[in-house]
Amino acid sequence: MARGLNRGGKSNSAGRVVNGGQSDSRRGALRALALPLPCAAHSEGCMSEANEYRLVREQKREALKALGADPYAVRTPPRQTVATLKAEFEAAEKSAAPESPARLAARAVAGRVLANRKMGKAVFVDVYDQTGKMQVYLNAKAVGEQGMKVYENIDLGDYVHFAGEVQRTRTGEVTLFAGGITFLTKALAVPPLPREFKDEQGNVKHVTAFTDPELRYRQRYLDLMVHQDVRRRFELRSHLVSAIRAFLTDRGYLEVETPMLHTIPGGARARPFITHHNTLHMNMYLRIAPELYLKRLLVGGFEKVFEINRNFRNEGIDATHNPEFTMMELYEAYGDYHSMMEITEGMFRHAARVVRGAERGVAPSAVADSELVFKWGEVEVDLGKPFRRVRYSDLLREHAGVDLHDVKAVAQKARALGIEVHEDHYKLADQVLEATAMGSMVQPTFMIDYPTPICPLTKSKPEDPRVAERFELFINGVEFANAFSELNEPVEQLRRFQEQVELGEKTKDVEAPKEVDHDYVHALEAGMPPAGGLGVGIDRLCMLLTNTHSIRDVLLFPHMKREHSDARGAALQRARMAAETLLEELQSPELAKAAGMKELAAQIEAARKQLS
RNA sequence: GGACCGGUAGCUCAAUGGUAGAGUAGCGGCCUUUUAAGCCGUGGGUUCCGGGUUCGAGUCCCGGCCGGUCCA
Repeated sequence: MARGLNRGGKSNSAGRVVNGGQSDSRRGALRALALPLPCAAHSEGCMSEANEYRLVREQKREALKALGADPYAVRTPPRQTVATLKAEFEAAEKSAAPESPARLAARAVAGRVLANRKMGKAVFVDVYDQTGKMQVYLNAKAVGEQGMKVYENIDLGDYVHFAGEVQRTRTGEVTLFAGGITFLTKALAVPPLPREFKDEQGNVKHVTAFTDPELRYRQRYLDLMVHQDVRRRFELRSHLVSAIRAFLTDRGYLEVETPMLHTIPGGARARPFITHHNTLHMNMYLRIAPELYLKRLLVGGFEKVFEINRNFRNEGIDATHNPEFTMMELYEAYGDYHSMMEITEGMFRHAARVVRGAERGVAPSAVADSELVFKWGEVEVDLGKPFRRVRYSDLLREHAGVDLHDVKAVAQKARALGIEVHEDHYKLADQVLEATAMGSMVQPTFMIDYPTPICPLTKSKPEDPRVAERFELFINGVEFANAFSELNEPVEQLRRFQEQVELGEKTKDVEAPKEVDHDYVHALEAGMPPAGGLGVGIDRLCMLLTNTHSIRDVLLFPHMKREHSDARGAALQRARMAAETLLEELQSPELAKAAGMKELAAQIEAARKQLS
């Protein structure tokens, strides 16, 4: 029996698992059960292993069935949440006479059992639902022999429903004294266990028994299960997104959804993910930005639109970058970068107020501007005060000592900083700025008036065409928002697109656009009103407001590499897929009947077979 | 991409190159108001993977995988 139970067919004997050498009734029962190779199904690719824990739980699952208790119940009897019950009980206590302690009859809770304290024939279990923890008291007298048998087959992690009455125990904890048990769900995997204990000062502390960051990201369900603070952080993220949505809809912005699948990636400088549409026989790209679609909507007559959704960028992964991330973009007809600064500041302050209000359990409107100081690592960020505004060229002069438009001086400074000097002057100036001035922007700072050549979608300033009406918002040196007076001049836009493509080809820049979006230019030809546009990184805003320092801490399921990757195997698979794609292309209506295609297809088919 | 750190029982962690351990969780026993319950007994290991050095490797060397931190 045991051989099949062990992953990979290794011969850990049955004795290893249940100690076959010694005999007592339970071990005998385990052996006698001759479990039907539960892990045969798990021998490949499944994380579940046939270990002692799992065997015990499977045995209890069978025991529950034998008792007539469904280990995976379909329906849950009526219940109250832990929070409601506790509130209700405390209210009842206030009105109760001192000589007769409060009690609530005919109540029930359902949740996950995460602690089990046996005290002779009395038992205390801790049941957790989304709102909190309820202690449940059990004894045979109250739940009966059958009830105790069900109880004996509860493991930590199982879901159980307890009905009974709420009272305080001798030690003062609000407790449900169970009169009935309904088993709901058996957990076959052992959960990591949450721990709480009182320190010397008597404060309740949570001990994190599940600390490996890798496991917490990969198995977020377990992280959430045992870490209340992590659950709270994601609740806060959800509130934050709702708050931004409400902030905008209150101001007349229409929430829209534009395509995730683009035929021409655009609106940002980034490498896209490439995918393929089978029946259309064409490549598509996961969007790197929604910008060009949202601005088409301004052409269509919507005057205020926004979208909160995912962008995908095929770039490196680190503490601040995930391949997919959430961006809020908004566009406003008749606006410009000044109105965008106003709305950005208002939105950040509103978001901060919502988070602070949630922390303190008060309405956002009750939070004063002076209370909007957020600790973010080493620094304290004040979102209550007006944001500083500083010109790009002034920052460069102040921190690098060079004039933005002075080609020689910028190159010289770049060299001094160890930056590789290249022909693209304004890009070089940008690199110099990044190397020198970022650290100066700790408190919220709008860096305004960028050099036009690095702003292909931005209107130039009327009084100085070398400078564009763009700003980025920095906090502690990190970019949070990017906005501009939108370029709406079709001929100029076309010229800039073409220039970008040409320069990209020349410099072999993988981030540069490969193709001009002529339809977007055509939209501008139809006339787009003067407009302001803004993008805000939602993940970063969450990091700031929850005092976290890795994007992975604000993403429920951050991207992780596969645990056991095989570089050679993966390359082989890619090659096979490429061959399959080629074959498919050769069978497309456009190529199928062309001369020599059949022979070519046969050769590729042979190659494909060789690869597998 | 570079540097550094890490991967050992379900979980948290030990272990001079020399029998892989502890706490907790599990299992069995005692205990009818405990709460990190307690007491007694007991099982549990692909030391991330693959090589090498060695009489002997969790430990040293090489390569790989995965992650973390800092830098670019």
